[in-house]
Amino acid sequence: MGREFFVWENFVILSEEKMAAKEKYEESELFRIRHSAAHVMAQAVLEKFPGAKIAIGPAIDDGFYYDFDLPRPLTPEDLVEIEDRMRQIIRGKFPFVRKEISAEEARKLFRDQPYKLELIDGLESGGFDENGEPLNEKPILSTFSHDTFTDLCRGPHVKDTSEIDPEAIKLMSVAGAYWRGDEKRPMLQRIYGTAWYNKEEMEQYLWKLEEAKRRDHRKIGRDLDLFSIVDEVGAGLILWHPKGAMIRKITEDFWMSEHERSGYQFVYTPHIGKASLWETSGHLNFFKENMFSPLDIEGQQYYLKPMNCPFHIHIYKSQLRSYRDLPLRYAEKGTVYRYERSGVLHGLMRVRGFTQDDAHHFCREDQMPHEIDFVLEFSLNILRAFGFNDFKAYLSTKPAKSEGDPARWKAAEAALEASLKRYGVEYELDEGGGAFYGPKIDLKINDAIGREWQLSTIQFDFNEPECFDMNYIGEDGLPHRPYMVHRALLGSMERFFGILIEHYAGAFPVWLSPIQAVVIPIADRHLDYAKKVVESLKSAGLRAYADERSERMNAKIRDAQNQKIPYMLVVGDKEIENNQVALRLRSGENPGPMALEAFLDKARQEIAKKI
RNA sequence: GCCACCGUAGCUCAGCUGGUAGAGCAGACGAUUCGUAAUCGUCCGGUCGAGGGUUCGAAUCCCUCCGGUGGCUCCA
Repeated sequence: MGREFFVWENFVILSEEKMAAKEKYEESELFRIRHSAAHVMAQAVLEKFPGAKIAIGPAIDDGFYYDFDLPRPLTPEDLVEIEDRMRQIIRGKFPFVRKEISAEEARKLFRDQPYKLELIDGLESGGFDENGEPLNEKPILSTFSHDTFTDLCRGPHVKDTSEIDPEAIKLMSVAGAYWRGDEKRPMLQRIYGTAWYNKEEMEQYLWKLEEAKRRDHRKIGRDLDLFSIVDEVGAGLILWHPKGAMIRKITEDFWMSEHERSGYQFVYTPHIGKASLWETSGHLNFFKENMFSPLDIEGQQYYLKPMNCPFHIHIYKSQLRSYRDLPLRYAEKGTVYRYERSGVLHGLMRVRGFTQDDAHHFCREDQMPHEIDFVLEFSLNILRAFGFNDFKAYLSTKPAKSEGDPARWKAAEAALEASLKRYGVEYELDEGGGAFYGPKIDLKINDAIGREWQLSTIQFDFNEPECFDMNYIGEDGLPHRPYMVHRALLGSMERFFGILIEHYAGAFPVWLSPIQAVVIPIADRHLDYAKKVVESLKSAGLRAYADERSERMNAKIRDAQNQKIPYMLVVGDKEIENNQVALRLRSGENPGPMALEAFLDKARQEIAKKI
């Protein structure tokens, strides 16, 4: 067994091979099976609701969905019924028949299907595909038919429904989805389903989903008493319990010492600032929807800070800066508040108040490439210390609408890309995906059920230095605009903690474990010795306690096990006699009796190695 | 914010079509002193998310709000 590290299957840097694999999925039989299952589902739904309007139904990772406009909300019973009917249809061995048609024919065929008509318009004008994405060339329209159902579709599909295993499909859930993802358009009902080559594969998938639930940070957070979110305090606001706070403290201590030794200077800034500050910074322009309403203080408006940068900029501006002063690196664990719409809140991952491990670099143009190298290497090292090696990197470049000198954009993008290459980080290019004020690198990882979360971000800002008219005096005696880089490595303490919990399923490495060792006396007469052992552990710097309850040893082990405490030290008559402890690990391994000193050596080593 | 579902003791959950609540775990107390994943017993614990309505009577039905879950949208 070993330790409970989780190996992420889809948790890799997107390399070219992976991209190729992704393209291959769309040509795979599994893709055709899923896409075809979506059609079969649409048929079953249309039979049940003859007036239903159908939208689109693609294959997706792990399954498929289809969007419908229905006369009433779907119930779980409906899903069972639809699923049963799907099996019947599949057993009918209906062939899928492709037919090319003209736009005119298509309009006639789908005259009662307004969503299809809209798609036809988009396709015909050569403008947009089914997702509303622009098309390069005018496509040939085609339909696919099986049994009684015909859909506007480019395919590909299975030859006939016998290629779908009726025992390897399952309807998973129904959810609302805006037509074309636009919240101004109608809300449709989306049915999600999953489909596999065979029953075994599907069951394996379902088992994985169950497993993912078991490592959900919200559940573990409660079970291990790490944090809570309570109604009366407010949605999206986190209470860190002592054990969670201990992990945070260890994380922050490590973070602080790494920053200190790498040339950062720490700053502290307030939680609120005057409206005029946020006007100057531009936040009231482009970030207002995410800011809490202002506080009125003696007739002046103050806002809770959604970001730390304006404060750091003011520290920069507190005196005249020389080119010799640069680079400056200001770091702060800055607590910010952002209004997030209620529907998007999610445990620790998406909250309304959080602490960013923020920093701002100010440098000269000639220092910029090195500064990026430095920050990228620094982030990778920090992330590795927490056991993260696999993530996706994204490089986002200049969008159509942007501010700042194009030459600066070019230089910054080049610096970012060069650093990624230098450090061997494979990345995906998100052309035009940068913010209006600068290009950036994002590092993202997946949570327990494959949702992607942003961790680190390194982004240039060409806007704020202008807004605040930042300067330094160059060798030429003239003022120059410094380059400014925002960066957060862990992202926010809250989200990072959530990701940590899921990554380790609560079995944190020893150096992070809030309780590292529990001493378990077998009977009450071993209590004194147990307490003595705890004292030794504590003076050696371990976080330890004795389980003094009048419970049986088995119960104490079980509880320690469930609390994922790394070391259990059982002490009974034999241990007392030999001045030993009997070590048991949460993995179930049982190294057995050893001298206390021997255990301390082992523990010290593992803590130093951060495993 | 939108769609759907959900909200009963600290936790997990039962309580059918309306007749004012129950289990296990946790907790307290007592007994037990035991060698690698749950010792036994007793007790405590809920104005059924909040407010309003229908009804002789609401945890059960209706409305509003709050919160959660899964999606959508958003994510500087």
